[in-house]
Amino acid sequence: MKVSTRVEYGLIALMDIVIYGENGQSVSALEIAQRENISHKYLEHILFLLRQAGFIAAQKGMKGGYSLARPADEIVLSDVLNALDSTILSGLDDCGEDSTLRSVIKVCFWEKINSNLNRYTEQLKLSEVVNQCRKNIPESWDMYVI
Amino acid sequence: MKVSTRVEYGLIALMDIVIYGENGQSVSALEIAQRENISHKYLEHILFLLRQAGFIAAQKGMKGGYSLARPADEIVLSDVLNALDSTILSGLDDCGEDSTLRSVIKVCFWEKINSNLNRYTEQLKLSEVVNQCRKNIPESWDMYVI
DNA sequence: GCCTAAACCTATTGACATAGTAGGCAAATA
DNA sequence: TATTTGCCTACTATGTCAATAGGTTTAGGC
Repeated sequence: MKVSTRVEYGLIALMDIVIYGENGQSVSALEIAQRENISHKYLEHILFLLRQAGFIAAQKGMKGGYSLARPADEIVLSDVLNALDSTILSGLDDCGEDSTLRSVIKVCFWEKINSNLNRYTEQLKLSEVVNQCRKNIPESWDMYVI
Repeated sequence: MKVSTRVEYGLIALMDIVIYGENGQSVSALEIAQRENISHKYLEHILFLLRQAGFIAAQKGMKGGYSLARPADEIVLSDVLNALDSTILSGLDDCGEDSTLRSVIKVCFWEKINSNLNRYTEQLKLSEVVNQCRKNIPESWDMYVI
């Protein structure tokens, strides 16, 4: 599945905030950008989307930055992906519900793939992705995480 | 998952050829285009891709058209999708195998989704999709299929 | 109250892919 | 030989992506 950098960076940013903002301190866009090698200005747009969608809260001014708006185990992956790219989890365009080959294939093939993708991301929480990632590469993070 | 019309039309065309060319007769591009409501000229490009990839054979001239180059149960869906869009089943761009968050998420999240998608399409044959579709909407096809 | 660091917002841009359209050439058949 | 069909090349309009740029607002530190 093709994934845009907007979606990819968005998830990275969110997870960066979870990891480096664990004790309630906010994480600035510049900090994330430098740590994850993402264009600072581009990241700002992405963080804007994530804030609009209600995943993160922002604090302006000095010592400001971003923090999770709600616990990581209440953030569902499908919501995150949809917020960053409204088409990523939605299936084919609506073509009516006739009996054309097009409609039939839509129901029998494309929607199967799509519902599978949805079922997986709908039950997956941000916290689980973070934990899964921690398990796989723990040693490199221990020195940052307090 | 977002799917381009190129991929969608390609699968439609292939299945149309399976269904309406069952007894060895070839199916013309114009025929498919009219039946499935696809731009004839655009469809030609797509059929060109399918022929290049070895799924269909073409017959020029009067009474010409397209037919399957090999049996439908030897055509694997992942190959078809890849032929129509090389990015659809391939994961994220290669970003090196360091220990950045980016790499870790790639391994722990994106590649999971992708391998799942690949596993499904790699075992799925064109004939199975056709049969599945026949089962779901049989009455509308019976009058065409000989 | 000023300086600075940060988020916020708007506009613009270059590159690329998509979804076609157009027109002619080549081949095979009737 | 005329017609039908596929083959091939070129072109275009539209939209999205991935930034970049620059200014405005807000909040904290001094």
